[in-house]
Amino acid sequence: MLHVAEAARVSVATVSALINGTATVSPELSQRIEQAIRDIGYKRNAIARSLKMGTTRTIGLTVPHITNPFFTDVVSVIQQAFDRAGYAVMLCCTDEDLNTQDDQIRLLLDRMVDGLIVARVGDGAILKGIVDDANVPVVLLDRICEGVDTDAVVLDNQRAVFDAITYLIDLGHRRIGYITGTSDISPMHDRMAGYREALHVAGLPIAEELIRFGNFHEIDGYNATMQMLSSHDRPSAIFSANNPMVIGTMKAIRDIGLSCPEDISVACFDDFPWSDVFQPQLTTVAQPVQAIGEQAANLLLDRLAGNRDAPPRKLVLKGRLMIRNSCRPLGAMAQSVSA
Amino acid sequence: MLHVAEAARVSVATVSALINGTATVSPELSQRIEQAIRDIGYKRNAIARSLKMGTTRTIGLTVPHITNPFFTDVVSVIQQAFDRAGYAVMLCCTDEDLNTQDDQIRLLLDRMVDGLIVARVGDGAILKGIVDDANVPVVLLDRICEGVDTDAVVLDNQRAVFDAITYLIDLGHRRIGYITGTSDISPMHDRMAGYREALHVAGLPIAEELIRFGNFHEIDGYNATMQMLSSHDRPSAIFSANNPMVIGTMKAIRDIGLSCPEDISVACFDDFPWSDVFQPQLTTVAQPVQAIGEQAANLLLDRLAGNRDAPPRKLVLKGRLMIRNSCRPLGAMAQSVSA
DNA sequence: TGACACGATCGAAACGTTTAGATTAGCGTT
DNA sequence: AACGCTAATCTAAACGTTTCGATCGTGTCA
Repeated sequence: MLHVAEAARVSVATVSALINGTATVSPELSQRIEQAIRDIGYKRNAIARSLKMGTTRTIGLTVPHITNPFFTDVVSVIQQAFDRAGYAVMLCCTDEDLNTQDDQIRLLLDRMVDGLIVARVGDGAILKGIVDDANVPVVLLDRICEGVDTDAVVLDNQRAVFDAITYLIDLGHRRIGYITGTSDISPMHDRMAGYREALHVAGLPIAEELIRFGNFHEIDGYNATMQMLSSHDRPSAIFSANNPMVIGTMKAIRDIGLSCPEDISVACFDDFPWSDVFQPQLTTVAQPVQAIGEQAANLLLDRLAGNRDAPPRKLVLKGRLMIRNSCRPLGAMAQSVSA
Repeated sequence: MLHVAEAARVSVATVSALINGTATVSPELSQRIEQAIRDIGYKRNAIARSLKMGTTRTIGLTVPHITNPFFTDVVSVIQQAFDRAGYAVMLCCTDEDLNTQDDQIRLLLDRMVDGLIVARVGDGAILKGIVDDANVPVVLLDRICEGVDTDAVVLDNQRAVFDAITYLIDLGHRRIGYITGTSDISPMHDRMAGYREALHVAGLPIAEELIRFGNFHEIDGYNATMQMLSSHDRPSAIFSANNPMVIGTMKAIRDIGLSCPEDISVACFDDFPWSDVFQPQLTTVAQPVQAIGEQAANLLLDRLAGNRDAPPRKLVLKGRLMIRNSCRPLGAMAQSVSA
């Protein structure tokens, strides 16, 4: 900018005024300045600007896995929203690891992001500390956090799983396996509650050996399914509370020589873009990814626009059961259907 | 830092020296300073640091679509690599749009990223201009760019498609539909060349009506497939040169009442994590996503480490044909197989 | 004609670091 | 005792912006 000012024979203040439109500058000088900018190929240094202005027009976004289609979609929507608003997005994948998450959030805060969208991992205590310290607005995504009073957008997980399990029960299933991630994060906790509630409402016992915990990865779903299917009294249906894990479930079913839905019914959380093209077409709980991403972005953009003091807002969206052909009717139901 | 210096009754220079270890500071002062840092909860301002140092320890990464599993995987690998190296990653999705891409690259350069990894879109001319202007190292990913002399990591696309088409020909297919993205980017161009070469080597004619262009999206694959299958002389196999478009192909096959592989064989570029679980199990050309991501990251990290003047390096990796059950033998082949 | 307001422009401080070079203190040598 | 050397510390400039308040013409009005 100094060079531009010199070339145009004006002060840097005038150049700044013209660029930002913060003061009127005469047509004559305007032209000289614009010419100089073109000649020199001047680009405003956003770092210096950030330092002075105290704002970077950059937000941080952390998700556990970017390869999980649910997060992929949400990230994509969020990215578009901030792009439109002239913000850059720094993306971090925490890989479901608490320490990684802490490091990355600190990294983001060091870089003075103006705001944060966090699909958190593990225990919320450290996150709470970080959030309290940093005085940037934070929006929790997908996973809320006890004791952290901030904006959030989540799904009604309990209801969604309740509906799915009830659907399986209505089909005649009595022994329904349930594969979940570690329950220290809210969605896993709530989904489990939905499972238990559905069985309870239907008057069915809860068999603890049918509930398996994994760490969100395909291999975890594989192992859990293997264990369940190897037992003498195997379930007739399996619900996987997480998207990558259901791939593991399907592989285990294949490897053990069974098939879906003939031998075992499968349903899972999170929809796939290709669910209705390949066989079996998985019955899933679809999350409104577009809405989730947009709402999260809007909540944060609203704070960034200056609305700092409004009380925390928590948006709860509804999932939708996408019934396809991966679950078959059993017993009486099966007869009435085939009759 | 000023506050810390005051609280510890030292100068800011000493605080800086201690934090960065750039000079020895006595145990006594060290302790006072560390205490003050803790008391005040001081965090170094990375923006001010960047301004002074001329480096942000942040890189920019642009991809056409983050929802395409190929890019998802590569992004994930790259992110991990830079995370380990202490860099942040700014991710942008250009949505296959040239203007968006230009805007985003400019946005990244404005923010003084230290380097850039670009899976480019459209014509390379503007990109070339931008890259020449900005004096940051650039690594091209997946798509090279005529006239832009910079590091790159790409697949041997021609060979990969040649192998896939030759496989179809060996199965007895003679009319093989080919669905591709716009051929102004190198992979699409090279893949097309592989298609033509395979037909040529086999002595088969090239039927231009069997070659369809789309814009990389599912809907484009759908439309292209619909057109091909509605013709009186439809192909017996279809190869889709892009991952999302093959979903459209499968949907079209379903909607038109045909099935794969019985009525029509399908193969495509890019592997899916779930390809061998659902039916039909797609035969695909798998890219070594891990290697691609790592190599791209390494090339850039090497430049960032100071190796600026080395000549541009271009890495060409090999694809791998993953043969599954979505393509069936035809004619004589089919008889010999069933015999 | 003098006072005044107003619009255009500029000078300089500030944002929070890093760092070159100056200063100081302590210590061994001659 | 004077000197030089080293280690520890400090002062102040610099990075490239924004912005407050000052300055300077110029035209308007009493």
